[in-house]
Amino acid sequence: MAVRTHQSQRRRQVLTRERIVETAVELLDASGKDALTVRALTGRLATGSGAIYWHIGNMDELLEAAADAVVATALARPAEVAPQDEIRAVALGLFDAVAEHPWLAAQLAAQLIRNPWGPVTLRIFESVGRPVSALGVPRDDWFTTTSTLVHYVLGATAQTSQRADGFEVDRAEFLATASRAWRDLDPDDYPFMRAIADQMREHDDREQFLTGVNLVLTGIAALHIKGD
Amino acid sequence: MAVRTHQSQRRRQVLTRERIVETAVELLDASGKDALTVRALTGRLATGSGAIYWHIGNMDELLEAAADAVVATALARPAEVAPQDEIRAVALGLFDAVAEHPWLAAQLAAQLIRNPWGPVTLRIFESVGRPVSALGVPRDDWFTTTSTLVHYVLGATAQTSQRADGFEVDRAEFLATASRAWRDLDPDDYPFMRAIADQMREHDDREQFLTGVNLVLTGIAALHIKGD
DNA sequence: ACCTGAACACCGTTCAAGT
DNA sequence: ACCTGAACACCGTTCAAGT
Repeated sequence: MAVRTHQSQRRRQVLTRERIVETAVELLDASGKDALTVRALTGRLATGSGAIYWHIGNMDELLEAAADAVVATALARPAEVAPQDEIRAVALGLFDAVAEHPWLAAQLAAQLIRNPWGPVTLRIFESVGRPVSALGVPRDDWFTTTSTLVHYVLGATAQTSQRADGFEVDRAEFLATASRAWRDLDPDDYPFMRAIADQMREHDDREQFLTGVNLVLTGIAALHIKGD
Repeated sequence: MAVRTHQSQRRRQVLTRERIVETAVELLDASGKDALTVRALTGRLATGSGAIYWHIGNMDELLEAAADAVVATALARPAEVAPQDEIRAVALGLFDAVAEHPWLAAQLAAQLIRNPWGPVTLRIFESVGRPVSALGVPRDDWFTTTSTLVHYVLGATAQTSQRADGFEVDRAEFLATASRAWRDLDPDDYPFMRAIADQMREHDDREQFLTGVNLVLTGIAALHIKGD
């Protein structure tokens, strides 16, 4: 024990891939994507740029690993009760993870686009697909049904990822400003946006997100679950 | 007339914001996002960097304008027949625009995240929301219903934006490879992905996209349209 | 008003050299 | 095997200077 402690004190901390990813997440959480630079990493880790590149291939790979680490944590949960509740829990898990890590939304989108079946996407599909298959949906519809749910969840989390961090006051102000802006749009070009300006002012992102999940679940039940 | 031609020949082409945006779209279409640099623009337009910055604020603004131009074209259509068909047409319009302009997916995502109610998002919401309101959905549900549709469409177009440009052969190969990879996943960690590996090999992106739109439309009908 | 283009302050990444 | 850190080849953006 004493020896172990002594050793780790002497060598301080070994530079590992994990420690780099961890530090990357810290930098991203603290100051956003632009703050994650190789130079910032070498500063925090008291090392040189070559050391970083010894452990990770490049910046994209590091961002991918950071996103995967956060998503894995967000989705690591015991199997839930009813499949529908499990789906809602997974969806909210992602929604809240993106709220806590604002950089995550852009990173999820980037990976979905660049590498549509990379580890992060796979993880999300698996987490949503498992309860979908327990829902009574015919096997042939598992892929399409799960895709629809996942795509909705990712689209929705993207748009609502920048909710005013912290103050509910800011949030209300933001909604009121947007609502007013929609009222002032050209009636010929934007009749619909003007019509929903009031709903914009009063809506709650998280609640609306769940309503959307339920809407998709209703569609799934109506289309695929017999005798419902 | 002759004078006009003469003038435009003499001054060649005036540098305008539109011409810069146009050239930006050309560069993006030809070689992707990394190819759009201020230096590439000055080369093509035979001008200096300061001239670019005289007309546009910065690179982000240029990307936003490029996306808006492409989306505006993709969504500019006469009012369609039945609302459901109109919704499908708008969705496919975006889907195909992203297929034609692969850089657009990432740009739409970036703007959705950075500026959730910017001009592009507004345009898309309006195009989807108008037929939604004609669908018989109660007014109070217009915002939520339209959001669900739009979020699904954006999530789905993002993941399927990188379909092998050109050759269907490549596409089949890509699907087969992914399908095989899923088969080889850890059975404990990824039972669902393994179960749908066959569906992956045989699915068609565009068809699956439309199936998803129909699923959401079914949910809307079941929840909000009385006597259906 | 509109444009030029050198200069500035950054990047990610590489690589000879060290241990 | 693992790390150092100077050097390279890029970026976006600014700004004094021109017309």
